[in-house]
Amino acid sequence: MEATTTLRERKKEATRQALHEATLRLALERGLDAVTVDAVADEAGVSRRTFSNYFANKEDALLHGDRVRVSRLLEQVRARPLDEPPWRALTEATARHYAAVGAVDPNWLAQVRLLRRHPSVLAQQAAAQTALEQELAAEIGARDPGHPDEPMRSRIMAAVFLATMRTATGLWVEQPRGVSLSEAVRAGLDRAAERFA
Amino acid sequence: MEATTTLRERKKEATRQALHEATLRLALERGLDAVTVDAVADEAGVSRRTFSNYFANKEDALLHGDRVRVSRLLEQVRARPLDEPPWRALTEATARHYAAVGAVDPNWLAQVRLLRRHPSVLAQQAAAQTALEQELAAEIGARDPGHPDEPMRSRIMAAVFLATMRTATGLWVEQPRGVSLSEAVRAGLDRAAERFA
DNA sequence: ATCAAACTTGCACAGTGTGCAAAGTTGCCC
DNA sequence: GGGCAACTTTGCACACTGTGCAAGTTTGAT
Repeated sequence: MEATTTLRERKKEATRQALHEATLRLALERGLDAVTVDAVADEAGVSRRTFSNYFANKEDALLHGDRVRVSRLLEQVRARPLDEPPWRALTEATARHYAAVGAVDPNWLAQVRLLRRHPSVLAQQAAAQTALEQELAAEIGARDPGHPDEPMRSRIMAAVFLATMRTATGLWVEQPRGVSLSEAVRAGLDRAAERFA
Repeated sequence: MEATTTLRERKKEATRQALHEATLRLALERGLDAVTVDAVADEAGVSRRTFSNYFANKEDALLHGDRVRVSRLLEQVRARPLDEPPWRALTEATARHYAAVGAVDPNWLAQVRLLRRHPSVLAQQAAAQTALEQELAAEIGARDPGHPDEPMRSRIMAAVFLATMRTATGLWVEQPRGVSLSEAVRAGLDRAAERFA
């Protein structure tokens, strides 16, 4: 668990995190539209130019946390055995992911609620998902060797999986009923696996 | 079919269309990044300020055609009887939509190919889909009255439908095999309706 | 013909993203 | 340690963007 990180790398990560948090803090405080890149850079103690060295724009900085979480989930999927059927690999990886993450971080909840209102963030988030979709499809395809209609099946399965995660999470965030997020997502995935026709 | 359109409305539509086409033309010719809003406005014979009266940005202008098509598809869905099971309503509406549209417009094909490369367009497109998802979910819910776990089911079905449309269209655009687009989409939808687990 | 409503335009202005070069840090080998 | 290459931060300049505002033009209705 203790990778050899040089001082340089640690500093970079700290700056990236500081910028991310500064963006989130200011956005929650005054609304994303009223936040300038200048203000974020100030808050994080770096120059505007440095902000641009780390993130393409405010939305990108805001979604940094999301990206980290998503890459963890993807690792969980990659860790599943290659002979496991793909849908099972996805649901198992998801369960393990939530188990590893533990309770919901209130910062994250605030972030997601903010997101759902804001078209520009939503757009960026959706674009990120499309990229992820490619990688997931590759993992699925690897667990479905010689299936008659690849790559259609794996691409659709990846899309369905992500759409369901997004939907179930979204509903839970709006209305967290008795169940935990993890259970809500699991229920959504089971729903999605059923036959529609 | 002959709505009373005033001169004003017709002129506005013409301007909007001209801006859309100018954007597409220039983007194909020199790449979207190298296209400025100024250039588009010039090409369409209006001022930069007027461009902004119609579209929020280049991507928005580029996707105008998409929006029109999507709203037609949505109309087809709305036209399906309320007692039809939701998934069937979606697939039927899709079939009718493609029948009504007819052969694939080469302009559109060029546009889609351009899109798939470009993150910023992709982002905008994905955001538009999210909005559409809400409306589709409403139509689905209306055809599923009193289902035990609404709104989860309708939201997921809408998401799955859209994800499948996007995936199937994407694959077909990259590699149009013997089949027509309409058939490719139909095949994708059938795939998505199956049980994964 | 008249006039209000709707549309277009130019201008000003704050904000953004990026190339470039100078200044500052860090890692590493002797 | 000293020295040097690799990397990072910063400031500056610059083209581009999106929007409020007010003045000008066109359209629709009477």
